[in-house]
Amino acid sequence: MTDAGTKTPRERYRAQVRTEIKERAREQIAAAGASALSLNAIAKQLGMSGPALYRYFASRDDLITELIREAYRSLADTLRNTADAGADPAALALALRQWALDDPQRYLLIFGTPVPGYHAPEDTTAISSEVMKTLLDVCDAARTGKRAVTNNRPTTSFATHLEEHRQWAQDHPAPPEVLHRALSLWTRLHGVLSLELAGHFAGMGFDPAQLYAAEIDDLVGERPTPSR
Amino acid sequence: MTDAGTKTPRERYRAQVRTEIKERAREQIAAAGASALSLNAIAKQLGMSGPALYRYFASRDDLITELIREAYRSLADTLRNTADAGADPAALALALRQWALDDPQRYLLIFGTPVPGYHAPEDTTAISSEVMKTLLDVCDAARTGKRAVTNNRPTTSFATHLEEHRQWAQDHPAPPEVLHRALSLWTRLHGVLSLELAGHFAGMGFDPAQLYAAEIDDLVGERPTPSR
DNA sequence: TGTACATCAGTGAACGCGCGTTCACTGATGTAC
DNA sequence: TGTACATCAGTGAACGCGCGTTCACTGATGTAC
Repeated sequence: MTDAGTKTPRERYRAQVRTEIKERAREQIAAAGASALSLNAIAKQLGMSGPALYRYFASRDDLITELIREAYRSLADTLRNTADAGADPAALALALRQWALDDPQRYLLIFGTPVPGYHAPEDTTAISSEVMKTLLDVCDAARTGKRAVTNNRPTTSFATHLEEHRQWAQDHPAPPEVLHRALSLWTRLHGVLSLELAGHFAGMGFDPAQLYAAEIDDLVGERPTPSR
Repeated sequence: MTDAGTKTPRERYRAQVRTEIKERAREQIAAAGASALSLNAIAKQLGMSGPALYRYFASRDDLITELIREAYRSLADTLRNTADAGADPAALALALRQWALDDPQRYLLIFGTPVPGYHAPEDTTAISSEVMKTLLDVCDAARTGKRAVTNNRPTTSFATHLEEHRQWAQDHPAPPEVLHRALSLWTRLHGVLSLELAGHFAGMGFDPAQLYAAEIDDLVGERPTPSR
């Protein structure tokens, strides 16, 4: 849409077929996981022969890489937009869960068991640090926005360790306690989410959403039942 | 060893070959993940032909199932033994991490992205609830062992939800707050561990062990620097 | 406006591979009398 | 102790499959003069 006017019909057709291929690929992954992705099967679904896909992607790995890149991109944008809308950590956490449940295999594509031998391209790590920056921003804002008493927890020994290894935070001005908070937010939410998506709560009876909510409450600082 | 005397030589030979097959299978999984497990490749490593394996396992799925079962068994026993030796939740958490790092793919075999279409046999869910029982025991003991003030946190709304859905806890006498604590212990440790094993901290520079330790400290109740 | 040429999407055949699994068979090991 | 039979580990050939990928080619679409 940005510069559709400047594209030739061929370019637009090409872009559309690429999109269709990726859609079918996503469907396959959603149905049977990334390892089940088959170029021939995609081609068959699109009504063309297998080798035709090589006009659009250099290899199967190239296609998977693109899907991973787009998944990361989608996650980073979703969180960024939520944060820019003024979300606190709790709201950000709920947005994360929503994004994950919208397409579990997309979440697992990024955070699931890595495909052995597959190496992520460099630009995904750049997007990954965008995500971290959003977490840091929101955690930092929550700290300065509230009464300092509640959120200024004592400096942990891990926080001092982080002070010396903060290159991943990309010059973020937040103090080390906030770095720790952001990391902890990430790992704790992922802990619940990944076990839920893998079905490990399936036979247990309770509602994973409530466990997730409880984790958020504990992270944000236990608040009493909503006023009223 | 239990009843080696009662076994015929043939039975012992058979058991040994089964063990060797599983060892090679574990090596393959450790090297390239569960999806890369190949019966033919195992047979080649053992110097026998592919079909010979069907004397020992009915199918590839059967072999994988057995490996999953044994991984669960190993985890349950490790945690049980640690707990029986008087471990508190912190020590149990460290034992879990050690077990995971000893063989990352074994951990991922249980807790990683599930193989689509694969359904775990019933007995693994039984072992899984053994693990939960150990967590509950240790969390319960930590509560009664310490000053009640520190550990008797206010009843969360999730704890009341758990009160109504506690069949997974198998009649464990612990109060709902402890159920919540045990679940949270599990999800939080898994959050750090799974991200570490998947390599998501790789480029970040800090030491995952310290993040893990920080999570433990926060879970157990922040304690001051060790006395002395 | 029409002709000559270049671009490029898509085809069909083929390659080489490894997979799980079956089947009929051989030959060694164990058992019964 | 020796002979007849049963058990069963392991083999080699074969089946059928789907995979990723290459290659030479066809035919439609776009471009230049």
